[in-house]
Amino acid sequence: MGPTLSGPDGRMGSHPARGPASGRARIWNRASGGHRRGCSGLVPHYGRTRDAAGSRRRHGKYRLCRRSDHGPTRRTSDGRTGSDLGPGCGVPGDRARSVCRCARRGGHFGMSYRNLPDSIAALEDEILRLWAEEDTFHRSLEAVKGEPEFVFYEGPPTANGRPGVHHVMARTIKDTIVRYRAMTGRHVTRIAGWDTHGLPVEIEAERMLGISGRPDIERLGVAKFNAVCRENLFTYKEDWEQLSQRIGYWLDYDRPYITCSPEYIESVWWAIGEIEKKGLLYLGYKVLPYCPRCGTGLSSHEVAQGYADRTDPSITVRFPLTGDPDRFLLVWTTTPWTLVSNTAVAFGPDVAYVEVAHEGALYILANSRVASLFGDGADVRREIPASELEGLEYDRPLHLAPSHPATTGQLLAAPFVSDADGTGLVHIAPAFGADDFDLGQRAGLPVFRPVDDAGRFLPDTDQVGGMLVKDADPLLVALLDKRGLLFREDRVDHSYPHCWRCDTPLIYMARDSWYVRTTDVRERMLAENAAIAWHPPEIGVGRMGEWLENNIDWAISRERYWGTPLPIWLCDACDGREVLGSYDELRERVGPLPNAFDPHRPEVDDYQWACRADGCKGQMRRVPQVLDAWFDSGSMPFAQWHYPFENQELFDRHFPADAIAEGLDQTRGWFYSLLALSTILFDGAAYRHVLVNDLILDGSGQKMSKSKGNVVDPWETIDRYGADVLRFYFLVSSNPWVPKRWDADALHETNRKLFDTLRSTYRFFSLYAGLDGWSHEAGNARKPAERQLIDRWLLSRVDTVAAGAARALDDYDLTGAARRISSFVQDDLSNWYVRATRDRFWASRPDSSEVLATPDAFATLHHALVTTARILAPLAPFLSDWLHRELTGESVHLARYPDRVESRDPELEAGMDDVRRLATLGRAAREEAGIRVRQPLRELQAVLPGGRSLEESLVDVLSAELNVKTVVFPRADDDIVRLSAKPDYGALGPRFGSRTPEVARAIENLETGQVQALRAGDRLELVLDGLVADIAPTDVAILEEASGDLVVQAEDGYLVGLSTALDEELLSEGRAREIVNRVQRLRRESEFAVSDRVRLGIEGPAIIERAAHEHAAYIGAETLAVSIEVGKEALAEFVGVHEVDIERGTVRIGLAVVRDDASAG
RNA sequence: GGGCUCGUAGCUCAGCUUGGUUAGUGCGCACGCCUGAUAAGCGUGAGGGCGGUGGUUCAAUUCCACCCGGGCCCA
Repeated sequence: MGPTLSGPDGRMGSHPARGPASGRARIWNRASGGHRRGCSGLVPHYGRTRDAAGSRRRHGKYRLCRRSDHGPTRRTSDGRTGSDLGPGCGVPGDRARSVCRCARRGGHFGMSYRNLPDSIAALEDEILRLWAEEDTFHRSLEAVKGEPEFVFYEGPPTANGRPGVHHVMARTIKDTIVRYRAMTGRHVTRIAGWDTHGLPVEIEAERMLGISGRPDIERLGVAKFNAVCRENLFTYKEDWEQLSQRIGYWLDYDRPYITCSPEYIESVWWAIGEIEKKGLLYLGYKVLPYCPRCGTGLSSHEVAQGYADRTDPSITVRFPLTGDPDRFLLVWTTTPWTLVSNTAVAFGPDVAYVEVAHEGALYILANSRVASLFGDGADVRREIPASELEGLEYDRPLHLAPSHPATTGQLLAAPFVSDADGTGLVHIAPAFGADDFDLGQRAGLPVFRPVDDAGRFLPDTDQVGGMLVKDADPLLVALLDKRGLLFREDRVDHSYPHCWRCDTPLIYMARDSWYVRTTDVRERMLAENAAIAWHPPEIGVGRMGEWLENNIDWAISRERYWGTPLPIWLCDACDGREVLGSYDELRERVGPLPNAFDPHRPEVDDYQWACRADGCKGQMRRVPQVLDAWFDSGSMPFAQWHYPFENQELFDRHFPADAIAEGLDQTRGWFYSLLALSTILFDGAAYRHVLVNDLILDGSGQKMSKSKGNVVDPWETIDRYGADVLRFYFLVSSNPWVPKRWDADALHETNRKLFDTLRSTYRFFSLYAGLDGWSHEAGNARKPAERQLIDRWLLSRVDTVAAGAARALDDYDLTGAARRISSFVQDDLSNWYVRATRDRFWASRPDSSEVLATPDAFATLHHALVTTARILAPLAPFLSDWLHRELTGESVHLARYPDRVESRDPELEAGMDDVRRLATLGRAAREEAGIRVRQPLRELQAVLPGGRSLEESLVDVLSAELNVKTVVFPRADDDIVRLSAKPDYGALGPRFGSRTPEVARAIENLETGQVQALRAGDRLELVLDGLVADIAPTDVAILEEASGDLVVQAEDGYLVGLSTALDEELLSEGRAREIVNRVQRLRRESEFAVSDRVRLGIEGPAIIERAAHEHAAYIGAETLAVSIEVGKEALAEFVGVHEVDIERGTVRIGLAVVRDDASAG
């Protein structure tokens, strides 16, 4: 043992002398009675660790003993069972050390790395318990107190529904973002929020009360109704909290913001007050689907439930042009009653219009509709350009309502007009159609609504006063006919919305509505939006940008009950109005408020006061509406702090948000309300980055919905795979903003590929670290720069991957980060590093130059695992924390995201990439040659792109991987490669145009000498039919292809040539490996513990027996054989003799376990 | 009905911005290999011509138009 070895765990030869008594290792002392000289290889596993994982292993509760401990390289090959072969741990130079954990020697830290819990659920439960016990979340916040804030806003979910699997995705995205920022040292306030107002809550209350519709609610009383709403707000709060906590979404649930709390509402009032002060609040109309019988507007969701087929009149009416009684506009409608309120006619700017002569009159209509209205022989006089239509006036067909003084209307261009049906000219009544209303708003048209809340024409309406509007249709049609304006009358069968409660056909009708004049800040919103970093960007410029371009004023009032009451009081006598911005302002008017003041309806409706206008005797009464719930949630940046009444400083520190992340459906929802309110109130956007996610569809691409029964229960999946797997699946499978199909198989795959691999790698590490007594605290590894090449390679990869993941997360590319981590763990860490270095974890050689190999390997793997845990932590917080705690003693969520770059060695990484590519090709060549890897080969020729070569230690990695004795790098123009040229179409196409294919063909047929010339940098002239093509080296890609008698594989400039010649020496060695292979299989079939020592007897064809003799040491080492006997007699004493097949010859193998006590001496 | 978006192997996705040779990855499948992490791992192969139609171009999965189908939002 070299002097460098006498570290704190200086084991080796010193071990027997020191014994356990001097160590802090305890329990096993009693259990094993100290060091057991006769180590059997089976070590009872006692100690503090649980044996969870171990119990699943075949060797049960026994830890592995390592055969290297018994000096396998010195095993005899002469078949005798020399006593020195026994576990003579005292043999000088024998590495009797950790086998029994008796190697836990004095001064050591006594640490071991626990086995993983039995199941994913057990692991995650353990972590959840730890988080709860030590309050890791708040400790992580404490740890960065005073550090710069990373501002994150939690969009409040409606507490009204059960959280589903798509919420898990949304919450995973949010949590990953904020955990990452927290790990970069930012303080991230994360306050939970609840969206508590709005129609969903009311509908649930109606359901519970067994009532339906406004009349029912009014009968019951608003007080009772709202009480039920309030009681049932948090029916699902528990579900949300439990699910959020279970998936590791760290949020402050202790003091959430709740949109129906008095403080929150007061902040919202403040906002409305500010809007009023800025002159941006006004009373207008909003067109809603309206049930005349129930007297209520319906939400689009309700409307969607009530479509049914129905027959309506379909009439074409002629509108005479003003002052030109023989020219008419032809207008089509299925709602004759709305003609009473006709205000304009719209035409499509892109539709072609013509004038048709018919029975002495001229008619204007869309060209494409002429045939259907006038037949084939129509007398089309001329085309009418849009410029001529614009502003044209006509006489209104029905002039019955005194509230509608205008006798003429105008032609207006409207993009929504098509010529798909009707006449291409659309009758516009702003009070009775949403498109009509929007057009009217843009064009400044008045809204005439001669209809009351019950859907009846106002009494003063001529002819039809007091009639239900739909019932008036026949009368109105007859009237039109009488006046000679009815051009054509039909019936139409179509799908029409009905009230889902009472089946009454709905009408669209303008209702009183309070508006915020967002059009005043449209340009500001557009500018702010352009400055927001959208992920992905196209949603910002596309969906959001277009929506803002077409922004219309925001209708913020709802004719409902359970919501933030509008703080608007109107005088019932004059046009006075007061908009309150605080409860104090209310107190000033009505005196002290109750202690438990609740601003909700109906109490708030009772507050009235005398109008302050001079001489006015009126009373100020609150308007009946409540606030759009989007206004509530859009207020959360300030309302969560009860700003401006409290917490000014907190608000300042938390505005605007650095990031928000919600579903695509929030574009016109929360994303908009946040932007609109913050632009109006604070002249800036409320968020700088926004990460958008799309829906999760079911396995066949259908939207999940309760009615379809295709909703995935998140709990089921979490129980099965754990939260980490579910989280990681969402992140890794595709970018958040593409719709994701739910794929249960992919979950399984995620678990297997990343998590199983990582767990397995940890298990490997902890197993041998435990056996070896190695701990990261030992400090006995060399500096990274002094370690072996493959260690340095892994350390470099770790840093490269960590930096890449950090860069991706900085850019909100969660999927990119997830994929980097995943492929690192699988490809680099497990499948390359661990596989290539396995033997270093149990068999360092006694010569001094290599003696530190094992601590180096442990330290390297330890570092890689710790770093992996850290880079994985924001994405999969459970396993990463478990590993990190076990590997370092600290929660990963208190650690920093790795940002080291000092170990990066790009050249080394590139070199290893070369090795891996060559290894792949080499395996392919073996496959092609039909020579298994077990058969050693003499030589591999390898060519790298650009003629580079590999440094020696990389060559060693390659030759070990491919089981070849030597690797040589021939010059590329040696006879194993042949050159050819491939045309670069990108370079040729522009120069040769249609002759490109000919030139390309000529290039493909170049002779070797010509290609060599190109490769040397010369130009070539190719003479084609009537064309001389001047070919430069940049016009081609030069390929090296196989030639000669080697088995060759090549790709992308990489090439290997495998010499398949075999000689006796190679064959014998190959046979030895075959024997080992068979013995290992037999061991497994016999269910031996992997650490059992065995005796071997081998009998078979002469070539096999010779190989067994020649390579006995090797065979013994590989198979843990303490003795190998060869020949017929050798098998006599074996009970178990197995026949196997090697090279078509029968080989008989005797196999017996060497008993523990037999060797215990 | 309008705006946006997606449609690529049995399944899940990449590539399309800046057109260019035989369109990639993973799963699954078949065959083979390796194994002291092992209900793992590695290699090879089969499998699509990129939803359809038409256009632009020497050249289209990539650009354009229309159509079909899914999704979101708005009506």
